[in-house]
Amino acid sequence: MWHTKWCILHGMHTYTPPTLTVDTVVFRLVDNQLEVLLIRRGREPFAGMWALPGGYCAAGETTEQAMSRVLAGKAGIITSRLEHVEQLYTFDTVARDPRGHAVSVTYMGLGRQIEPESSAATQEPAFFSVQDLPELAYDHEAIIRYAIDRLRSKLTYTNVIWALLPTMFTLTELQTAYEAILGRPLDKRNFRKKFHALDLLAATENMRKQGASRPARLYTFAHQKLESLDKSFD
Amino acid sequence: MWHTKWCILHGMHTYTPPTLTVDTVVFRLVDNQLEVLLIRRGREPFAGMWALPGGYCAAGETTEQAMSRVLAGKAGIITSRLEHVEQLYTFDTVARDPRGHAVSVTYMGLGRQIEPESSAATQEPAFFSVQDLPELAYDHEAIIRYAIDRLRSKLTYTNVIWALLPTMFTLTELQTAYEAILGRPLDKRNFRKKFHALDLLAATENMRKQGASRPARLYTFAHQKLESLDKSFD
DNA sequence: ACAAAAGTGTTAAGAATACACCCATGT
DNA sequence: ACATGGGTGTATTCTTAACACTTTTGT
Repeated sequence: MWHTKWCILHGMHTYTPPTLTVDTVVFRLVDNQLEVLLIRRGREPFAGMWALPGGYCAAGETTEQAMSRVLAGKAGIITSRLEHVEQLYTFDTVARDPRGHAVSVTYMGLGRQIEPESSAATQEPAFFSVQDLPELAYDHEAIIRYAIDRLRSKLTYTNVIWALLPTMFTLTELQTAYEAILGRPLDKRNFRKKFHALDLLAATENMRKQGASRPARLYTFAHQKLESLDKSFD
Repeated sequence: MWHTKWCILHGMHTYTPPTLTVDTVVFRLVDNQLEVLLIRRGREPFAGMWALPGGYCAAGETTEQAMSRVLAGKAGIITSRLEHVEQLYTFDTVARDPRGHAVSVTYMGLGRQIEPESSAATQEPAFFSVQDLPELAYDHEAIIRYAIDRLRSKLTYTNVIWALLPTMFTLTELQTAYEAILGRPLDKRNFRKKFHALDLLAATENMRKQGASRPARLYTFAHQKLESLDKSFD
């Protein structure tokens, strides 16, 4: 059944790999909304539609290098500004060019208050609330859903929220960030109790005043890095 | 910095993708040992060393198709005999040929009492206990460790053990399977209590007699498929 | 004084853990 | 009768979930 391909593969010089692409789901958190970075496609297929920033991975280039290059070139985002990047999944998908099949390695990137830097090369990069996505090219909506699932589950067993929040934040901001991503309300007292028990936060001397209400203490993460929690969160 | 590659990528006919390979970690459970399928490499690099069954993914072929083809051809394992297959991770790794870089999509396959069928094409496929692996080619030891981690965590929130056990088994066999994979002893009464509470098993009329001891009731999984548990197991 | 968000404890129910003896069978 | 593995229940601790009022500030 697969004999033909098998023979082809024995002659090394006749080996033709599939097209390999990299697509990246970059999230940020603005106004208690989880937002995803999209670009508008300039060419066929799906010309004019919104899509995840992605492109070809070339020989000699790791998929992470390709991701950085594409993100900078097409979307004006410097990878080193992202607090966290991880691989999601590898999809067998439709090719970027019309001839058939491609393999796409997908990544998720998380940043705080990142903004795309427009340049000649970028393709109208913009952030959209995940609640309100435009119609997307390829299978990119499925990839974004996959990324949201991954992010949600990571919230419960890591301090990954660290990558999305400013370095100082109030406990209410922390809670509303969780609520925005999980998509459900959390009990204020239980939330604070659990977070204090996890011993991840350090209180600062600073307070945030806003409007006519009691000032809120500002906190930071004690260890400015991603870590797994001993006990899962929610 | 990346300008050269960026330009190359704009001319479609000059695009050369990296080598794309697929490597598969096939597990079975024999004599309360988790075993992994390896083949002995016939050619350089790493000639003579043990390795995961893997090979090139060709244009027009999905990674799953490549996995099935390679598993059948090099290791004599028919993918449809595996109860469960899932993608693990995609590694940027050393190439199978000496020139540099390759991208390897890895899969995990689980089967019950599977045996490699040797043929002219197969490369000495054999199962090894994960406790006692030979020295392995490439980064394959790291891939196996990754697969074991994935399998361990899936034990706690799915009925994935179903894919490794015979269709009928005693509760003691079920428990020792968990213990073999998790690598630690479990309390017999608590184990049975939790498993009964999960409502996954159906008692059969059959009993297993062995030696001079009370016969044990045989159970099956009520739904012969992989499912996620409402409450995590351990 | 009031509006607005910050902050704080207790109780009840459920889940996880530790633990030891009797049962059915073959020899 | 004894050796072998099969099978069962309870008490304790810990975790989770539900729930409402006081405090601090600005206007």
